[in-house]
Amino acid sequence: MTFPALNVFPPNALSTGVDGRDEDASVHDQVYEALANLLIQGQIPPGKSVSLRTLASGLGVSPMPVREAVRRLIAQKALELQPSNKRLRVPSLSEDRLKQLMMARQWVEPELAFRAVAAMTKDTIAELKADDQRLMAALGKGDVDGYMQANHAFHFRIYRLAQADLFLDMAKTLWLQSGPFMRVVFGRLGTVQLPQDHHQELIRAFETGDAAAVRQHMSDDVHEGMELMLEALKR
Amino acid sequence: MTFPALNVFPPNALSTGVDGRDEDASVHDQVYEALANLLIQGQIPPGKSVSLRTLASGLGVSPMPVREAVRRLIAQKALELQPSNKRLRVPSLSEDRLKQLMMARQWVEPELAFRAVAAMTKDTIAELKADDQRLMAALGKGDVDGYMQANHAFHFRIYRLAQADLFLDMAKTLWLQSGPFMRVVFGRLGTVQLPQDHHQELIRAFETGDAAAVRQHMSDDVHEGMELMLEALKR
DNA sequence: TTCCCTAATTTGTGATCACATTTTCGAGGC
DNA sequence: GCCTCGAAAATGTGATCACAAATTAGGGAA
Repeated sequence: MTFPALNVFPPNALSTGVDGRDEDASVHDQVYEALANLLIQGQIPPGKSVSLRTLASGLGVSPMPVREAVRRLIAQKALELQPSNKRLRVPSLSEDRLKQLMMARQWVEPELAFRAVAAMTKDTIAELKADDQRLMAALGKGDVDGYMQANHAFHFRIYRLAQADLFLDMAKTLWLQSGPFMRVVFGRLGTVQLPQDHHQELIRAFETGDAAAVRQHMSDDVHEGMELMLEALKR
Repeated sequence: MTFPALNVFPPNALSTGVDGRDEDASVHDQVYEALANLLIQGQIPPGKSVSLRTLASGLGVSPMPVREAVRRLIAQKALELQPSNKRLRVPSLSEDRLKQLMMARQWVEPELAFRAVAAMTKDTIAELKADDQRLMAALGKGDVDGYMQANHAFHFRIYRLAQADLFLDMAKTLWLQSGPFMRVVFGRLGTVQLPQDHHQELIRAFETGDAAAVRQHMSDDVHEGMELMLEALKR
């Protein structure tokens, strides 16, 4: 198994009080965030079956809040109930579905980037550069997980600026669905031939405030990444 | 209150066995369908607060399956938990959010219609004509609810044909979010000045297999309806 | 009548139990 | 060694209970 064991959650997968900043959030929200992070970064492979009680004991909570978090993830198609078993698993992607994912991402994410231009600040640009450096460093070390995480941080740091909640939610849902498969593909390709991302051009376009260029570069970035996945799926 | 009382569900809001065709579906799925229908047809006004136990007793089930159905609807932004109260209600739409809804619907629904062209049959066209006749009849009688229902049936009869699950889910989510507000606006306008829908042109384009025209007419139809809502919101 | 304070009710959340179905796994037979 | 069968374990679903927080209702004082 090329994936980290699922049953080992980080010691504080749920923020536990003082140090955690979400101590007032409900348990099922925290469980949701924990699971969503795992999925979006591809830490759970497609087809992998999970179970309420296993997750619950792994997180140190009762099955109840896990049920609610899982129900939410099912609604986002980030998890599915097998029709035969009614058992829980991470969905696999058909070529058809992947193409729809690609089209949707290529519609919503350039739009989000476009809207982020107006709200972009020097500080955020600095943070984006830091994200990109972490990304390059991960590439250098062959650290696929690090790449996934830095790439996610980079993109959503931009999207959050757009102040377009509906579009942001759509993007989250789409990433939740593509994360597991993306991780498999990128893990198989190795970090050497990972996408020539357009983050540099993107940052430059943000610096000059060229909204049209931002939109175009984001479109290219998404397109290139998804194209890799599509080729991998066909083979 | 211009809306039907929420607490009166139709005698068999949940299909109960022999006559119901979903007798094998889980209870929370049936509850979800019942609630989703109410919302998509605008039977629950924006801002209306609902409660798990009220819904549960109204449907004759325990609160448990209602919780799961509601959690799913919250994930789709068809319901929300007020941050202060943590109480459940139907969300209201800001102008900003409505614009995003409009953009998203105008992207996904023409695409769905476009894809439906290849799968369109004589039978389905006949059903579409029947839907449209029900719609016109409702308009004539001033029956806003009938209009909402026929319009929904017409559109999703098309979308289901597209065989694009992801896009179909996106459309459902968007309708769930716009339903309650749409009902308010159309109820206020009265059926006399309801949108000049483009259903006739749409049907004709389907009959001739003109996919480009289908896409255009669907775009116009969505645009016109949403434009009415936008104007109403600004006032 | 109007205002305010208290008690009763209602609410969402989490835990626990019960149950039918499915999967897992090991003993026994070939 | 390989297969088969049956008991044990695990799984999703639904119901019920407990609890803290919030809302509502009602009665008494001005």
